[in-house]
Amino acid sequence: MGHHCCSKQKVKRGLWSPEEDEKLIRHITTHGHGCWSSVPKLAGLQRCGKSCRLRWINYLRPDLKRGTFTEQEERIIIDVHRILGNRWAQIAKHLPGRTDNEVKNFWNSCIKKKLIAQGLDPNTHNLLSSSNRTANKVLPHTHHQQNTSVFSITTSQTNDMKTPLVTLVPPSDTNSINHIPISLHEYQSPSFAPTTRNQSGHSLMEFANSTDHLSHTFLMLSRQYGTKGCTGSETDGPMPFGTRSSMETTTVPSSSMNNVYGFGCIDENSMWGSDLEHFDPTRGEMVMQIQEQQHPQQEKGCEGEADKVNESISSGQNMGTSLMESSNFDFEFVESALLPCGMYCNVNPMDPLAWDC
DNA sequence: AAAAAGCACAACCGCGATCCT
DNA sequence: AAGGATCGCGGTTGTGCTTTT
Repeated sequence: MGHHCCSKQKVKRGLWSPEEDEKLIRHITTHGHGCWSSVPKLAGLQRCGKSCRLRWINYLRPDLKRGTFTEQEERIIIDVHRILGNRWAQIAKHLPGRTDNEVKNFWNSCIKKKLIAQGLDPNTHNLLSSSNRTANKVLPHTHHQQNTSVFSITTSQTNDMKTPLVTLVPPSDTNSINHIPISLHEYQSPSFAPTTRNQSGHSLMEFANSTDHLSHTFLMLSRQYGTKGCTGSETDGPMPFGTRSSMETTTVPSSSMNNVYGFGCIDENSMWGSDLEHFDPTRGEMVMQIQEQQHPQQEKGCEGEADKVNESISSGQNMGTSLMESSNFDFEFVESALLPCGMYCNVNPMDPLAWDC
């Protein structure tokens, strides 16, 4: 049985021979692919157009990197997967020269197992059962692990107190930081603004302190990127910061981090439990190396409102879900914020094969 | 040495989105 | 506006190589 697009033709299936590859390469490099359904005929191949397209995109394209994934690439995949879930094509866009298929295979064959070995659920990036966590804690590298996430984040307050800037910083290259200002106003698009307001009509963004702003930003990135089936519970979706539902927790000492993948594996007791009470905010160390410029007055003034929000959340209001379901927020916004800045290095924004889709 | 199991990766399939007529 | 063609994506299967028994 062939594809519906070529069911009338007699097509070859299975592995491609070097001769077939050569024909396809020669045709596309001289004529371009144009309409894929016409490629097999024009190139003299007994294949369907869909198969030709796949072969070209996944294997023959000249800009493909091939070879084993680097540690940096691995971290990028994990970090982006935390936000996007199984959106392999989107993840692959962050890895020039890599295809979605390649990323997907690497994830399934390698990363998934590593995460499980670390006691992490590869789907949610949250911790697995408590027994796994206990085992994980005794690993030699569990404490004082350097945050190796590709992201570092700083926030700063603009004149407009409602608009802290979130800056994503590539690791270990502080001389060439590409600051990515993400105005939280960007997220307050009319399409989802109503769902971010509490009963008193205040936008959550407006009364959160800047730490909470940041938490919310990534909560929203997580939500708005549309993790399938994300309901806001701690096991349901990739959640940056390990944020359980909203602002209830945003600060975590880096010493509570315990895996090589940066901010994924977090001691849950530290994350959600009493350890938070002992966290020294002056260290400014958070899951993603957050440094903040706090405004004490504003922060104090926000507490009451924040409590209201927590109250509404704890009373069963699932903000994440409501955002997911009601928002038309375009997650491509995030792409546009991240990609042109070359935050993952080696990115050529002009490369149509790398970035066009 | 041979069979079985495990693994990585290439390729296929089905479906939704988009384009075109 | 409707319907068919095409594209692009994610999940799944197939294939061949390596390791284990």
